[in-house]
Amino acid sequence: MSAKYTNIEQTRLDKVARLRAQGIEPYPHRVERTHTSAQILAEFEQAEAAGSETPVEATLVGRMRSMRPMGKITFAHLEDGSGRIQIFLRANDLGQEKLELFNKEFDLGDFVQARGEMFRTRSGEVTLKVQDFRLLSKSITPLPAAKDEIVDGEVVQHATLSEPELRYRQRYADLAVNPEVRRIFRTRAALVRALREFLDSHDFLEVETPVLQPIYGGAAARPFVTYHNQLKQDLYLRISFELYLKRLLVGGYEGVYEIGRDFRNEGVDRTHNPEFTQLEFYWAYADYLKVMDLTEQMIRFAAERVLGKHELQYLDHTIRLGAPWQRMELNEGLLEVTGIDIDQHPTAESLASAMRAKGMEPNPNDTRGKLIDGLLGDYLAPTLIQPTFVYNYPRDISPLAKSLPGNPQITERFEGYLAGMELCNAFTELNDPLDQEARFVEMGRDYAQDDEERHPMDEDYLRAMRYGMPPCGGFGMGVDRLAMLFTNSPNIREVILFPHLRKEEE
RNA sequence: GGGUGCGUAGCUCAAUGGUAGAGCAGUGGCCUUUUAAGCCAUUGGUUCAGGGUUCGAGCCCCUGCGCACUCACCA
Repeated sequence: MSAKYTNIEQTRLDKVARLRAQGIEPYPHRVERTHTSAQILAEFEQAEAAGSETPVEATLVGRMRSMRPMGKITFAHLEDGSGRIQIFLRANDLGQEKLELFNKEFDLGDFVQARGEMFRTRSGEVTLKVQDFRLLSKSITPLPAAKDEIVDGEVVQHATLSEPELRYRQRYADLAVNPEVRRIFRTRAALVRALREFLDSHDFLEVETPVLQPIYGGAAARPFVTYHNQLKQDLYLRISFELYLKRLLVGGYEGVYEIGRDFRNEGVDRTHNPEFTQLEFYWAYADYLKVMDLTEQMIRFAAERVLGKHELQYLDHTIRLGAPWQRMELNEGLLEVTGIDIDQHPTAESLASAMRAKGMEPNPNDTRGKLIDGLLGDYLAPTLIQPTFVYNYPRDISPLAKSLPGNPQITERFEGYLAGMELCNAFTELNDPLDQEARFVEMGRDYAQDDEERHPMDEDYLRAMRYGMPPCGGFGMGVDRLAMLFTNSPNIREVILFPHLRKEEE
């Protein structure tokens, strides 16, 4: 931290010194508060409507966001967690000296406590007429905000912090200055609450499983590696919760879920952050069709709770969650958009040549499953704007999913798409320990030895499964992506409070 | 990792290769119902960093750093 202050900061530090010289502590310990700004507004308007003559008194606190000194009077706005309220200071009430203290030593961004009674100004704004005030915390660095205007009770900003880098690096300043950013994270919290409420009410047990894992698994992704000094052991930050949650079904729970952080050591873009929030649930005695139904219900429930409606406005799209989701078999969907029938191409070589015939450039090292996944991502996914379940995936990219009865090459797996984004992934879970072991071995073969996406063999997981795992359906969803949809955010960084950025220069 | 663009005052932005500016914020003054208050005056710059070209660089060239978009990669 540089010891050098800007002119504005130096000016404010001088004010701190002057205040202390007058015996005024700029960072006091105790606060008095009788109402939030929203409470007092409601109370005053109620009293006014009832024709009450009794003065409405209040002690309010908040951050000073505007200040209009006009000689012997001053107007200012305080902002607290519930909104803003105007305060009015008059030399007649406070004395000339006290008013000057406020005008000269208080700044935008300071936290202030003010006591007085409520009234309505000539222009109609409900306002606190201040009888006494106190500094609660001095702001040294000016908030990166330009002036605001209040029109019909709404804060209108004429220019504000907009540089994305500064907004993400100094999220505190972004939040302090941009109320719509505060709103995004309230919506996100409401969304997570709704998901919990839904799963709790369906008798799922919320659990917590290890973030630090000796063997990572449950997804195809490169992990972050760390090290435990005393145990002298490499540990991986989890890339999914799957293998631990399914062990719990072996233990006798019939439904478990976890909402938590996953870590993937991969590229960063508008839909990927190195750490992200995942929701997974596992449901005994269910299959992927039941999970599809539950997914529809869950997303619809969340929309009702959070948005109060069944429609999402996302970028240019209006997404309808009220209707049943479209259900599309993967092979049919791909045939539709690419003209390639993957069922006619049982090998990677055959599929790759069919792709080349269409002018595509498949990666020659990819397995058949990876090629199909590529086609899905490149050609089919972008067309899936309205909610769609794509189902029945090839076995070699679904090592934890149970095959279709009588068709070992296709698994009972689906992914949910909205607005062209992959939102969730689910399947009828493989619970045959011998089949599972064979799949792990296949994965080891199909991936190069040094491909970190390859699934390591998890012997303990197989041991758990050998005790007997009930038939079950499992589900995973990127909560950040759902939050993007619910808040109409084009970038995942808008819904993550402190998104990852490269290290700042010293 | 590739491509494109951007980086100037606290914030938002200007500035043909020729003295670095504006609005807001800040500072001083006037102003007793304002609300982007107003009026007068005024402070503030390592132009992201480091090299180069040039009589002269915010601007042109090179390198680096960071951010955005995009492609690749990626459940």
